[in-house]
Amino acid sequence: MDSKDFQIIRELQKDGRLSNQELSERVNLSPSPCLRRVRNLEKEGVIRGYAAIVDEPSLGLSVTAFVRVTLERHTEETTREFEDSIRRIDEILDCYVMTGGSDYLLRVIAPDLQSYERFVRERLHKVKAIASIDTGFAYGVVKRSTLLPYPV
Amino acid sequence: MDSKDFQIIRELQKDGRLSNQELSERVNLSPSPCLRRVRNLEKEGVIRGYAAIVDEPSLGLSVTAFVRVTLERHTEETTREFEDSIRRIDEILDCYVMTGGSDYLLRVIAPDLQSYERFVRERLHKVKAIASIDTGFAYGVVKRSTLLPYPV
DNA sequence: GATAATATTGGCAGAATCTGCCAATAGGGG
DNA sequence: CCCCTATTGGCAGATTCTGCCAATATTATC
Repeated sequence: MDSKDFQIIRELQKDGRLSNQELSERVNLSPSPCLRRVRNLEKEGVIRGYAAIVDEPSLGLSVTAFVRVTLERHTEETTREFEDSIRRIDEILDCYVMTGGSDYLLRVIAPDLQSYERFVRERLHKVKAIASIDTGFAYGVVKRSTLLPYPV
Repeated sequence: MDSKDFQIIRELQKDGRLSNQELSERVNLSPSPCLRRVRNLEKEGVIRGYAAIVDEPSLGLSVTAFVRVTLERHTEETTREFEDSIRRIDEILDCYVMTGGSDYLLRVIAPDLQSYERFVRERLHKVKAIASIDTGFAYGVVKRSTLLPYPV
């Protein structure tokens, strides 16, 4: 992976629907090697996919919550079961394993506070082995970027 | 916005590079009305853009940190200044305003712990009006989804 | 329930883009 | 300096895009 690849990655992070033609001009290549590089980055898993970035409020999703979860036990099986459950719940968009007592941090999206309450009662509390949850709500977004730092 | 629009949004969240042809087949439309709907969703700001999803470790970015920030003062000017600074720092990918004492939650990406330390000392601590910061590291990813819930 | 007004659709065609192949070029090692 | 390998640019057939128009579906009004 050389600097051309980084440039390509950078441009596609900024606009994932760039035509190969336009992309090739921006990184100073002709279309065919450019396309070959893109395909390669996809094949190698450097580019994991492409997604439309959607405005949540426009879809009536105005609540973003961050939820800290701690587990009762940390056996391999409990953990696996917990993580499988998380992956199956659509309202949970992201889930990270955090340092400090094997917690998880979830990012959850819901239409409103009421729906979020229901999500916690009907979905999250049904997940086995959860010891405690602690919700914080986001009531504003300052920044959301898809452009990773450093490799210029 | 009707159910066809929701379907389109759904498909483009799953694959942002879908050709209009393929997309139109998936949502049972012919290409031209399909494209018109997509353009409209873009114009209305429902679709805010498209992005390549990149594997961070492949770019040598293996540290994800969540940082809680509290401000010393909460005047309009302090807040604005703080938020502007945040937006200018590349390592900070996301920044949410959180409930409970006007905190912020940042998601930060760095190559390693050392770089993260340097980021905190050289960048974050230079931002005015920060009273305290509290970092939690993600050492695993269970789930990351670009597909918003509900509107089936 | 019929009719008119409006919005949305499907098809078409010229323009643009994609994409696999091949010869030419650039870069590295002996 | 030459050879070997990797990468590039150009080409061409196939595909896709995209704006326009007539046809169809939807909605409002009476």
